[in-house]
Amino acid sequence: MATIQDIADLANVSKATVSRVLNNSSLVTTQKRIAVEDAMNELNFQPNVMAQSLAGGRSMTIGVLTQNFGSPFYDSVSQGVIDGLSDTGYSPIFADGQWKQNTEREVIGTLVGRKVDGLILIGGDVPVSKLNELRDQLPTIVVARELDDWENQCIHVDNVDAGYRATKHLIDFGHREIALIHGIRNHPDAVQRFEGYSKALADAGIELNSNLVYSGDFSAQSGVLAVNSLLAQSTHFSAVFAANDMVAFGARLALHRHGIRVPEDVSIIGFDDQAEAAFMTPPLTTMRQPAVEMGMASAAALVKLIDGESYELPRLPIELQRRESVARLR
Amino acid sequence: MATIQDIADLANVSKATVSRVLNNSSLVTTQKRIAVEDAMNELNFQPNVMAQSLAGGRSMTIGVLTQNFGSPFYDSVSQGVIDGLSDTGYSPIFADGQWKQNTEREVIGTLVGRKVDGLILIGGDVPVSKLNELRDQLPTIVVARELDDWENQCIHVDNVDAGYRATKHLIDFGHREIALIHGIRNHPDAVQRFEGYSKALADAGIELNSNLVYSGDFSAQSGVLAVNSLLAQSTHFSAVFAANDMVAFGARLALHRHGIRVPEDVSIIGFDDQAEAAFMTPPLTTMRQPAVEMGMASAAALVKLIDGESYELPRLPIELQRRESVARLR
DNA sequence: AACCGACTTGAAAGCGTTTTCAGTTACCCC
DNA sequence: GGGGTAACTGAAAACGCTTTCAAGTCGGTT
Repeated sequence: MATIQDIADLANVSKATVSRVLNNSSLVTTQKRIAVEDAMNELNFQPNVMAQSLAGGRSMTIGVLTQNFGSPFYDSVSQGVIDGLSDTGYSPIFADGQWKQNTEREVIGTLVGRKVDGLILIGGDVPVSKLNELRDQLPTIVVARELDDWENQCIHVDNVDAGYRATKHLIDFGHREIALIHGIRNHPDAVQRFEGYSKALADAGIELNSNLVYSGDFSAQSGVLAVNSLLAQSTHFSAVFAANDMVAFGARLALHRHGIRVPEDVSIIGFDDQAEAAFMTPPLTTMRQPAVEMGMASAAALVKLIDGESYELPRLPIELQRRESVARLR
Repeated sequence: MATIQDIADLANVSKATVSRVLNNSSLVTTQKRIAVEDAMNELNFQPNVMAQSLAGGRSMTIGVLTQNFGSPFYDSVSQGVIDGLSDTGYSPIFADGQWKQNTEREVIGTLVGRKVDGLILIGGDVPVSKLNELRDQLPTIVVARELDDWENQCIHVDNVDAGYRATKHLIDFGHREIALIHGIRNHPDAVQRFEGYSKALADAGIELNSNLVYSGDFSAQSGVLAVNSLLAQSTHFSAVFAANDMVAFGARLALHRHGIRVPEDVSIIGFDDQAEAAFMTPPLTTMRQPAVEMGMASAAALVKLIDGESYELPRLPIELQRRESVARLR
């Protein structure tokens, strides 16, 4: 592996000059610049990022903390981060916080130890106080989590409003007995969506029936369990608001097993709009989260933040994606 | 940020000793060891990985080349890699080759520049000659790609056999008019599955009808397009072998749109067994690829390879996952 | 002809670790 | 008590790069 010294020798200049053309940090005569570039090509030179980082302070890597690899929403955000970082010279390095404070604390530690130039935190439970410390130490952007006092380093989305609108959509279609399959108990997204649900019901003058709200964990399996329980007890319902699309898939299947038609007998609305949702039978009406866009936006913002440039965070809406799993109540 | 020197001062020892307890590379008296450990805790010491890498040669980082972030199979393999690497001290760093030779070449370059200790290559098109070079330079494991002469650094799966068995399953259930929705034209997995399909047909004495094979690109949309075309031309078919589960979802929806029942009228078999497959209506019969396991195995193997220990690569089978989308032809 | 400023350039000092090499110590044995 | 050995320890040299600082070059001025 060629080093800066090798190419300096070959080009008959000093290491310093090589470094200068590498970063074009200051003027170098065209003649030497070309000699250096030729030498680099000839030796197939790849700067050692570790050494650069040690000497210069920048590692050109971004630490990304995500939650539960394999869950569609967080994966999409991560994907957006990757996209957004390509062609910036920065590479992302991922760690999984698993929605556990301790794990998160730990992996953030290893990220910091790797001297990342910036941090993107997707979701998670890290207490705000720790976050505030972190932000003083390192450019940080938080995604998919609402934080007071972080206006400009926080990309999130209004889950209570979205929960409200999802429920409202059902109500507008004549439904009044709307089951809610809750996500993980204390998960902020889940509780906010539930809050929106409650509010929409209240605004429509419908009393919240606790027999219609089932707890789950964002998995498809929890969707089938919930529907089975709902059906076993005999509270009638004409619509289901699922915590996310996976839950909706499970619910839809359970309904199918009982010979209940969607949307003729029961309507379903999901949340996320993951790729498969459009191909459910029937295609799933769902609240589309701009996951990839959030990731891209956070990457773009972080790069600006690191470079000390100004930037503006986009306002990303959650949009109702109307498809065919919701029908007017007859 | 505390350095090794700070803690050396605090503990009244030399940097060398601190380094020794850090790596417990040689004996240190308990007394000093404790002093050092206390100092580390007190100053909340995090070794600078960059410096370690530069000095010691190991970066504790693994480069992972994947293809098209967002595609279920590759994502699952990646996830397996992450899982398999946790608790090993190594962190993965991802790059997307996008199934393009140039991109792959380029990103492998940046990975190497980051001084990764090893490489996991998932799929991809890099020519074998280049791969052979790479392997001399760096511990490398290739996943999901079949390579001669790489027996012990290559984890793959028998796609032609799986294609054969999928088709055979349909044939065993009485189907003889079996449509095949092909994956991306020259994608090795796709052509191998097609090869298995052809062979199964031949073995059963069924002539391959080219009107029944449709080209696609592994996307759900290509599944609906294929079914629509199939239906438009009037070649009859009683079963569909989809390039992967996404394609199967698309095909299933298209059939539904035409009022064709699955599996009563047409059977569908998919490939991958992604999470959503079990919740399709009806649940999708599919060839389960051990994607996560492949990722985990490759991570485990790579760590051994780096450490110069011996290891054995597991033989991972593709298994028929029988569910309800395939029925006996009546 | 001496001088000045604007450009270029190279030497050398780090950056935070690991690792080699040469001591020190302490201990055991004859 | 001297000598040999084993167990520890510290100084210093890398690792490959960036950056500061001083020096050199050149053309144009006065």
